[in-house]
Amino acid sequence: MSDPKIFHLLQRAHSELFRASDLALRERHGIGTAQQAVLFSLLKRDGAAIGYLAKQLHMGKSGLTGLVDRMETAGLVRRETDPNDARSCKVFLKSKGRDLAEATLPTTRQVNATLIEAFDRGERATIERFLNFVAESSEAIVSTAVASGPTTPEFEQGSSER
Amino acid sequence: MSDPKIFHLLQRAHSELFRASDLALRERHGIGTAQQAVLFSLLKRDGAAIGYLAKQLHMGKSGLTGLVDRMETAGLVRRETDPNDARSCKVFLKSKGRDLAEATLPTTRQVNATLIEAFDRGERATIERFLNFVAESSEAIVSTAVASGPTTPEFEQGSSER
DNA sequence: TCGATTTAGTTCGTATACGAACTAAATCGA
DNA sequence: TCGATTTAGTTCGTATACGAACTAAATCGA
Repeated sequence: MSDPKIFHLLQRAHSELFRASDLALRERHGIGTAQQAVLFSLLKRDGAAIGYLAKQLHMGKSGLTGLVDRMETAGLVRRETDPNDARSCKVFLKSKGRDLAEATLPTTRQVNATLIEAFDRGERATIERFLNFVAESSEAIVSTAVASGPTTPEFEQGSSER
Repeated sequence: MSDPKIFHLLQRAHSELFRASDLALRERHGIGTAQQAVLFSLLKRDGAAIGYLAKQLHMGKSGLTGLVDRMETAGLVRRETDPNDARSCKVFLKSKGRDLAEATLPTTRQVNATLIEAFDRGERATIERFLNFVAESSEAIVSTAVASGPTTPEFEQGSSER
């Protein structure tokens, strides 16, 4: 408790918000925030390729595969091979998926709005700047910290047992 | 991009930071941030019960079961039935786990420090206040938003197919 | 033109985390 | 005291997400 531990605060804020959102979404609509995020991406660009979605959502393509699989099974989207490039497959909203995206959008917007309404313009700017900074700098910061690490760069296994 | 979407910013900041940390930790020490968090908790209170750890880490007990299973297999900790209550089991650090916790602590501290060093005292206070607010209010905010939701409280399934 | 390289997605194995249902032990109460 | 209730963890099924390895298609280049 002595030091603030941004790491832990961020983890906690994220997990509480996503737990609550996932729970509410799943209960009402049978999807989680991950699938909702895919739907929102498709609302902006229907027929986006897996790779494009992966970039938009900042996750690996292999994660998208399973996500889209489940969404296809649930009848929310369909895959279609790109006629110009048979390696690529595009993902299209089915009407059920579009309805779900549009139906959940207002609630998500309201949650977003409520989360920051207690903070004034300047505070919001700070918060956004911080979150963007973390997103963009984490990799470099972790690498640097590890490199300049505990002065003993190579201890693979610890000591004995028990 | 028109609205800031705190939800998305938070998701992104969290996932980038945890991806980087997990990767670095796993590569060097074979554990992820989740197991590291358990080790840190045990450093403060060795022999903590599963339920206590779950509370500290803000997660369900069922999540802890698997986490501790893997850590036990890896030789980091051991379970011991509470002699005063046979339902409860306490988790103790083994020396390998303690070494790992102590070895990774400085790097984690440095990452934490670097993440906020570009922000002044007032900004840090704002950021911390925001993250704590999200952690504590998410459940209520999501519930309220869902309740006052899209004026159509009951549409379980969307419309047709394709 | 045709083999080498690059690119798009998928498969596989693993870790994480949830809630519901369950087991076993402790405690409560008439 | 002994059945009902509560509590601590585990099991189970599911969703999410990663990276490495892989497949198949497109493109590059001598």
